[in-house]
Amino acid sequence: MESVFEVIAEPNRRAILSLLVSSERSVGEIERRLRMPQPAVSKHLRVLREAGFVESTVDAQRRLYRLNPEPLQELDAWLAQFRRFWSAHVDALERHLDRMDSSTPTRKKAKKQ
Amino acid sequence: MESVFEVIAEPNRRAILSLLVSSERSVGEIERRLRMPQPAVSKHLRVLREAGFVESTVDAQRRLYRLNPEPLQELDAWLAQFRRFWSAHVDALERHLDRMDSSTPTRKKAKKQ
DNA sequence: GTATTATATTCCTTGACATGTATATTCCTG
DNA sequence: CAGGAATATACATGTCAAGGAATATAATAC
Repeated sequence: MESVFEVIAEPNRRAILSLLVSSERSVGEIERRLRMPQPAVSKHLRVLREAGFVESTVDAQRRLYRLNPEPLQELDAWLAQFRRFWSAHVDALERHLDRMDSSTPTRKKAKKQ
Repeated sequence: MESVFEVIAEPNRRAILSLLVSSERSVGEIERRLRMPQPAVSKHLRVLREAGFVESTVDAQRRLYRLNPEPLQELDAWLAQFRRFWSAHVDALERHLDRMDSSTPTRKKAKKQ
């Protein structure tokens, strides 16, 4: 598994992460909410835990899992290199559309094509 | 392949994307810069193109590939749900560290190199 | 035309991983 | 203590994607 990117490539793991944004959950809760078999949940949680996406604490027979943000921040950092590019790109597109057609209400007025 | 997340799970593809941030490139340039075999480059470019990460134009026998930001913005949108969480988390951590030790150089001065 | 450069595609092999089923472990309750 | 709930692990299996090697396609140069 290894990389942050591979870990989040799996849709069920992304679903688990999204579920944990709101609050920590036990394995059983995840199982019921996401309607996936318990071994699948445990396996995905293992991957997430080993990659640092989640942490767990013991509560009797339960394990409560909660989000840990660091790997997600790492992902965010990788994305950062593209942000400059895409804002430039959006600007260029807007200018282009403004020139083609005046109906885009981005700022103030616009002219006829 | 299908999903944005699977596409960027592959390290060579991420390298290609990073390379294209600065400017568009031909297949041969990518091949040389990243030192990967030409068929590998072409295959990864195909995946990237079909997922909308890159576009190409023909220049004689060359194809020039350039970045297209939309899929990356999609990724950014997915990440957004976690930002609130992690800023809260960082704040809590900072408060905690502040209480333990005052040497965190977040703003102005710093002590120890 | 032929040769050459640039890129794409095909075929094959291999390895990784997701899933299901079954079972193990751990803790709690009576 | 036995029984059951909650979670983890083991094993077998199928799928799929990455990589290498060879070849095909396309444009150019001579």
